[in-house]
Amino acid sequence: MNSKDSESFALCAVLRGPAECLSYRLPESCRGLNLVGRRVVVPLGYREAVAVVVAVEEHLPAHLGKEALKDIRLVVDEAPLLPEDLMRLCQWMSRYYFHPLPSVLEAVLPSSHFAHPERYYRLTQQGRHGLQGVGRPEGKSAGGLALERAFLESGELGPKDLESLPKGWKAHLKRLESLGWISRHDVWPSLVPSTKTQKIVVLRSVPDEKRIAASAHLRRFLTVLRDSGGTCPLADLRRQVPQASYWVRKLAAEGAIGVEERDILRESPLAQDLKPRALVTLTPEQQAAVAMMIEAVSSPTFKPFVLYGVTGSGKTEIYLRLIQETVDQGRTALVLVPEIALSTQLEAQFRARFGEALSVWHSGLASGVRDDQWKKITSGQASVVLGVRSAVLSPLKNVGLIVVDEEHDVSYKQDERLRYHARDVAVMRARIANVPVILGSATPSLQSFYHGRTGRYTLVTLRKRVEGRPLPHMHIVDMRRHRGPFRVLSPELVQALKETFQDGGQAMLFLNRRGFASFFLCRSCGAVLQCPHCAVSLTYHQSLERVLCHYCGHEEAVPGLCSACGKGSMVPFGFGTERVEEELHRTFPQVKTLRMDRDTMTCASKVVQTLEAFRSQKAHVLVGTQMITKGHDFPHVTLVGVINADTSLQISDFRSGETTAQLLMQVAGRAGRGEKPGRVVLQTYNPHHHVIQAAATLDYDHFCEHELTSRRTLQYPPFTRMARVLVTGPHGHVTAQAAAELGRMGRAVQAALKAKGIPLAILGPAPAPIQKLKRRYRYNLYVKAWTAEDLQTAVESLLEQAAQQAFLASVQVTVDRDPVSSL
DNA sequence: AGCACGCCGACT
DNA sequence: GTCGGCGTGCTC
Ligand SMILES: [Zn+2]
Ligand SMILES: [Zn+2]
Repeated sequence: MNSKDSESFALCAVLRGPAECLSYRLPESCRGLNLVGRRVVVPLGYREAVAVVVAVEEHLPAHLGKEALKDIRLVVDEAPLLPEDLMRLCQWMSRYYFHPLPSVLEAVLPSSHFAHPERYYRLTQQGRHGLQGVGRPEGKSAGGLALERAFLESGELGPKDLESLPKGWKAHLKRLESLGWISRHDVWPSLVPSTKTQKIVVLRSVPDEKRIAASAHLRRFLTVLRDSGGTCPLADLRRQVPQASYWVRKLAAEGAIGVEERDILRESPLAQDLKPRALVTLTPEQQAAVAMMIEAVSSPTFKPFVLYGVTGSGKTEIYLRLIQETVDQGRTALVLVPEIALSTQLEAQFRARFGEALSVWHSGLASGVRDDQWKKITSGQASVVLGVRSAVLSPLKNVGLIVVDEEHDVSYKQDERLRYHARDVAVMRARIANVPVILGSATPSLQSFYHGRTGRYTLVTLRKRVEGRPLPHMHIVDMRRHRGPFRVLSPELVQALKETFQDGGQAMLFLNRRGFASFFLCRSCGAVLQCPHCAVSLTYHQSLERVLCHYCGHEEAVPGLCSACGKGSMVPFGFGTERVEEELHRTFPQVKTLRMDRDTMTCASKVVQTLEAFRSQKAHVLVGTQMITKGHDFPHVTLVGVINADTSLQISDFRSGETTAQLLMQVAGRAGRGEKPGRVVLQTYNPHHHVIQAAATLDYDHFCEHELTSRRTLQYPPFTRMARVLVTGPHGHVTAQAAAELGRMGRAVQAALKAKGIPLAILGPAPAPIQKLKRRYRYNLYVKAWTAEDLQTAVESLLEQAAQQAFLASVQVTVDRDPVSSL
């Protein structure tokens, strides 16, 4: 074998590049290095790009000749940026969710790790002669002339210089480049995020007694320094000690203290100041639950648990014990929560338990904090990661346990780009790492409930509330009997509120619609005011005195006359949280209210503030959307009102029963204080609907059994596997035709698989429930199979055929596997 | 994704 | 003739 044969090639996922992985030659210097999981800079067409090495192979793919290969230009990382099991997870996601690997990696890496290069143009020798020689002012735009002048002046121009030129420079730049008068240079920004440093004062020796006695400031200086263990950030000293700068200079010169520059890791600011609850001893039931799971944690193997425990049954404490065991054994733990801003109590408990070893990860992190937390995780300084959906992709090494809290929560599903479900990805990550995974919920997803029942997952049940709190009383209010403002707050609910206030209790009112009125209707012709970009009605927001689209953000002035007929006046219909709050003020003028929805909660800290304010009884009522149903416990809430229990039931989706039941039971879990049972008032127009009835009995098991029976009859998940193929395009008829074509292909695939004995069902295509969104028309096609592998085969062959059909290039085809929403 | 190339209508 | 917008095809 000669030396040429021993060459090896790197298969690279090029970021901000094509969907397929490309092969590159390894430069001499990289022989023998394990490049997998590291970033490299590679040439790509006329430019350079950052790529992640996916594999190093001895043999080229058959379709490529050696001559076709280019060299890797630069190896960016000294060690793998992504641990091996995370690379495998990414590859699994790419295949499972039918999404290009480079794009999956873009979701994993903080964007600072694949920043855009800056493009500079330099005047060449030839160019200088050219520009000085011929002055042809005629036929050149202002931009072109300015460009030439700028080049003659400075010789090199960057993005900022170019942007400041008047219009017309772009085309001229191209021309100068093709003439060879200027040359292009791409400059990469630092692909390793910079660290923030802090000056730290370190106490080396104590100055003599006399001087200490002589200066109060020095005494204070030394006290503060000693209190913080002999090392203290300079900034803190400056804040706490007068004349600190003088004493730092003086003592440093004498060698009594040292001033050191240290790297600091910026942290999430949310729950830093919250007091955690005291440690509790486990109830016998909790102990039993820990006992069931501890073995899989101590000597890790892949084992999924469903921790099914009613609200207040103390799941958190169980997580903490098992995580502690994991950390004690030198492994790391990954904990997922639906929304970190709603989990500050949990965060405070974790912070108290794990201190510096905790890394908090959520979407609201500033980029600097995000980079630092990434570094904290990759460098092994974090042994516990607590975060939202995307934290399932955090680069933890040596994972020993994964916890998904409130696993039924739909916020684990990402409904754009890479459409993954963090719970399912967590289970796969656990499988790859061969460690246990705990799915915790008071209302497990039907899927997990089912797996728990069949034994595929181990079911661990907590039936008792820790403080022995009784279940709330449930009242169903038949709203069909009420009119006018009583359709917002029924007399029954008003009465319950009155009694609650008299008892000094607090109430929560839940309505999953924000704004004041849901839509505007023309009194004369019946037209509904719609968003110009989407097929949805515009919502009236009183505080803004505007109507807005909740899907694309479009807003406009409140309509006067109908634009359809030109004569009718537009009147508001339906109501949202804003109206509920107003009705509340009208009925109870003295009562203080807080409102929590996307309109009032503009940032994460507002959420934390509002929740704290309500917990400390600064208001009597909390009105809100989805947000108020999650996580929190409010010890003084004795009444929960569900303003419209039907809203999520109306969505025509096989999952609507499940999500409604979960929602109602989660809300119900908020009510109750001490031994006093809480009250829950469900306002509904379908008082006899089985989901409402099930919620009223608070028997989730029974609901699930019922629901599973009907899913089995209708052959819906978890008995089958589904993928939604979403076709979108800017033109209605083209999109419709493309969807129809895709439907025909789907049926061809169905026929082909049937011949192999593989059953498949194709449903649709049909216009999506929201037919137009952000100026794009939308159609759904559903592919149903009886096993995950059959679904894989079917969708793969469908996509393969679609890629060959040129006509389908004019639309966008995305696959949403295990869809949660049909919108 | 980002880039080049080619084609076309709008504008000096 | 010049400029920019858009559709098409390619990147190891
Ligand atoms: Zn009208
Ligand atoms: Zn819209």
